Amino acid sequence: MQTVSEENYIKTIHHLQKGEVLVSTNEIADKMNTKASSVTEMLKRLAGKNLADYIPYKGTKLTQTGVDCANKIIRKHRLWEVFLVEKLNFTWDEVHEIAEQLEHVQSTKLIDELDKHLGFPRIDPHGDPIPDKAGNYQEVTQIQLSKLKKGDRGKITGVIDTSKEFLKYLDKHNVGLGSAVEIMDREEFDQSFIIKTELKALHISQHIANNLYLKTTI
Amino acid sequence: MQTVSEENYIKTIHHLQKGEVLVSTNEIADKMNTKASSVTEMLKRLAGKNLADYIPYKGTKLTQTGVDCANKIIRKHRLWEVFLVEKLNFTWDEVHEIAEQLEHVQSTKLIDELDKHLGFPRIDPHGDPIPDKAGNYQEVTQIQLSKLKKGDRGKITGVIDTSKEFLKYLDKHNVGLGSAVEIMDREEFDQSFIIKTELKALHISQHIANNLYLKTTI
DNA sequence: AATATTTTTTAGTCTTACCTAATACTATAT
DNA sequence: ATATAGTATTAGGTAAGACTAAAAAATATT
Ligand SMILES: [Mn+2]
Ligand SMILES: [Mn+2]
Ligand SMILES: [Mn+2]
Ligand SMILES: [Mn+2]
Repeated sequence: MQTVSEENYIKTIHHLQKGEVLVSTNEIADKMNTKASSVTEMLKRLAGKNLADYIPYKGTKLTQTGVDCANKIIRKHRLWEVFLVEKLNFTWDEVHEIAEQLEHVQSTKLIDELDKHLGFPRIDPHGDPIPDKAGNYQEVTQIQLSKLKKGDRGKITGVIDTSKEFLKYLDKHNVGLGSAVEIMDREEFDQSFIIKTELKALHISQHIANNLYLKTTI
Repeated sequence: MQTVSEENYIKTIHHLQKGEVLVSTNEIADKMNTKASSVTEMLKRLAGKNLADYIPYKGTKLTQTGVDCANKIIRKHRLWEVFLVEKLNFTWDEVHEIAEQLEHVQSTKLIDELDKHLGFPRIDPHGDPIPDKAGNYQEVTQIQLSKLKKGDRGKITGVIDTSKEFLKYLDKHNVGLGSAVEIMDREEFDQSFIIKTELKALHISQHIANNLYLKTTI
């Protein structure tokens, strides 16, 4: 059994892990708004519990047990987010903080019954896939808006940044999951885009383009 | 804002408080399966935060702020219990432990929306009243079965002990909230009772009679 | 009133999880 | 090859929340 703090570290390491490259101490510290020395300590603890492999001065990587644990937490987090939006009238920008707390509640039956109650959803309110009971999920084939060229079209399938500010910005411009968009122009000098949404043309910065996932349509 | 541990102490003190009498350190320690020395320390902390009045060697009592806090936690605990039974197919003996965790999730909107989602229930699966948004609730006029005399009748409205073991015992004999019972006989030498339930006659110990609440019918 | 028992507090440790400051290691640039 | 910058670890603290053992206060008993 892991503490809440251990679970939060595991989740962060999992999110930072790309392929086989080790995750660095500073990356974790930055993401968690904590200090590198605190991270070092926790990495030793996680390694001691066989949840992570930790090579001093090199970095860390979750073990299989660690990955399984991360998937369980992510499953809980995302199912609770669906619950909040579908059953309790929350908007997609309000659910993250509460799910951060609910994801640590321990009960397998609770989460499996919740899954059933929600009709076994496969994506959360931000377009992220929900692992099933066994920890499996299909990676959605989506692409960052910033990778597209003039004339490309698609539907928004997810967001990377799930902060209140970003989601409220999207709401303000009537852009959300499922919105159809077309790349009208791309400013090379600042990597910004002009996109056509259902209602209007919208000028979006590189930062925003990086945080939107689309599935392209031909 | 209180820590989870502080909240658990507040809830315990509230449950032990009868009238104006101070709650003793040992009572709290017993109820929480902790040591008296740990309780003393926490009482100082709670007093420092103005959640309890603490008189060394005499005992403690929640302040009004403490009582309000207790009612909020109890409201959350009981609403989650209703949710688990009504929406997620849990039985009344399974919900307590999970509600012990869920009661600490912080979000006023969450709990008010949950209340609405459940149709503003006034009692939880064990017959205990649920405080409303303002912290008010009607005390149910109920009496312990052990206080009744031969010939009295009533309906079960609540249980005091909410342990798995006790609730499963009741289930086994088809006794639950709303069950009609009649006192057939009372053994003075061991304070046990023979009661008539919907299905059969049942011999119950003093301990069980103490843990059942009834509303009598004429 | 004096003694014994029970209750409660204090003193001293431990673990988790954080911090700052100092040190050590790695990578880069001269 | 050495100095330097950047990254990571160690050393030493703090606070919450638990514990055991010892001391003190409140009750109960003779
Ligand atoms: Mn979290
Ligand atoms: Mn999400
Ligand atoms: Mn609790
Ligand atoms: Mn209950």
